[in-house]
Amino acid sequence: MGRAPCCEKMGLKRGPWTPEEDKTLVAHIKSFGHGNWRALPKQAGLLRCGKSCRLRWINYLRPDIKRGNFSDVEEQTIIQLHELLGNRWSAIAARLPGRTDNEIKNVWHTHLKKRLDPSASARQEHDEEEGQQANKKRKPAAASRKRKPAATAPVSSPERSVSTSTVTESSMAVEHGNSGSSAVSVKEESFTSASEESDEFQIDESFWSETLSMPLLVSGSNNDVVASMEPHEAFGAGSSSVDGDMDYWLRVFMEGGGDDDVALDLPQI
DNA sequence: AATCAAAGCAACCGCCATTAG
DNA sequence: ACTAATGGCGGTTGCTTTGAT
Repeated sequence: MGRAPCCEKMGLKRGPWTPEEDKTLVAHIKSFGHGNWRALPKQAGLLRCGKSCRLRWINYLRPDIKRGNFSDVEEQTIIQLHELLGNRWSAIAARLPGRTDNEIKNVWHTHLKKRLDPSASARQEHDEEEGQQANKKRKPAAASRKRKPAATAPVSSPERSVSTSTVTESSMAVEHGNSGSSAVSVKEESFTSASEESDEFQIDESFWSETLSMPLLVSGSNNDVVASMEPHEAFGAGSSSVDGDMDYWLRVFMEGGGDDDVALDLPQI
């Protein structure tokens, strides 16, 4: 019987979002939340499918998104988490406040993968060249061309009042929580992170340094220990489920730091 | 100044898991 | 218990920007 398509393609707009669309979406979610993505575009008067709206919100319009270049510490975090979790970008993103799975995925594929294993990426490119000659994109392994950061905002970039790396625990919990389906909570909390609340969670270099150092202190060694562990090695033999493994590592993160404040401020999963 | 290849990133696609009826 | 609807995720595509020539 096959499931219905995500949205009827007829008449629905695709491609880059315009500032007007962004404004409409933000205003609608601000007022009504996003309890039902499928119904949202119709209610908001957007000619988009719900999936597109959701993606735009999650990856770009959410007020707690942290934009701009990834710091070295963040990149190291991604590398280590990737060692542990593999391509589970959403799980990795859950541990990087303000970063989206899409963004992390992009960073991984454009920077980190090559950096970690240039020879492998070169091999892959070779394979790809043989496999799909039509592909127009070629990337020399040694290439290290850096694009100018974020000054080049996309056409559809909204004006972002929240460019700081501040985020509230509550909003992060909502956005990354597994239980989902809390439109009301989202409605109430999503936009508070941008406001001037006193208990905002300030993320800076020291936070990342402390966070990263936590499991390493526990393991009694340096970053390489964790980073070099195979997932099956890192995960305890007793824990069979992936979630249990993730919980384990989160616990290590939490317990590893002597600073309670930092531990408490870690994003909820 | 013009052209072209590569990098970067937003957005789409298709599948799977979960939930509601 | 079954089916359809919905949400969410990872993989991939393709457009825009950038830097080299």
